[in-house]
Amino acid sequence: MATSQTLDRTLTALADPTRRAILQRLSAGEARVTEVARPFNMSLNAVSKHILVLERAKLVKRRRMGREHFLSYRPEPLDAAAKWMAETRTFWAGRLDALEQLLREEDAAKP
Amino acid sequence: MATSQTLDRTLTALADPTRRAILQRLSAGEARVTEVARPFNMSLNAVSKHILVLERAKLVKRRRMGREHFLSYRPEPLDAAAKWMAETRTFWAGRLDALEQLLREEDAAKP
DNA sequence: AATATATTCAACCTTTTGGTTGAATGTGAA
DNA sequence: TTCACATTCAACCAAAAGGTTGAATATATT
Repeated sequence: MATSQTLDRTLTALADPTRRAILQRLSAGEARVTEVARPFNMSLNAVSKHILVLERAKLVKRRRMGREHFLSYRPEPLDAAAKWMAETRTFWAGRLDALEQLLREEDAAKP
Repeated sequence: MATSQTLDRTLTALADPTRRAILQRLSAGEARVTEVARPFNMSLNAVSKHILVLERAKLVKRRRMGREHFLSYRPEPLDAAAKWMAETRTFWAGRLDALEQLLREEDAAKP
């Protein structure tokens, strides 16, 4: 039903630069908590909390293997965001074209 | 250049349900501050603050006409969001199809 | 000029957020 | 068993967010 709360969680999770960086890291493939945390200039605990926020938003899934937790990226929650944008037609109008073009340009850049 | 800060402002603005509702209202056309505020169960001042956040994110533009301020919706900041999503390819992959389909369904529903 | 309307500014309060450090838990390695 | 490692839990803190009320400002209306 795309509760407003779901959308809130998704957008709130996305609104933080650290969390966006984490997602970008994970979009390149699974990684453990420590690995994800390494590049950041903050405590492991802080990163762990950010991961929890992403997990609550279902943008990240955790797979426990012994003492290691493997994190992976989950795109599903973006459906709600896309839906909201579609509902706010004028809002979104034209953006889709821009996005399509961006993606096409990216494809064109790679052989 | 799509500063991380720009993206932050956009997504932070979008992360609040009141502000999303305001944008939806404005996507239906210009309105004054008081008009925008009316449906909400909070003080005019609170709504005024939300509008300032949307303005700072450039999602809303203000046109002063005497004592009345007319607000209108501005979609441009979403470019940065779209760009970020395009950059996080795996992240976004598949979502575009879903969005396209949603929009096509909407179009089909209207003669 | 006096009053009403549209809006923001300022001060304040409470809750949430993003970070810290230190201890606890669970698992693997010596 | 003992020690190291991976991760979270708990308590704490400062700053930001979201709301309130009351006063200020600017513009209309009478």
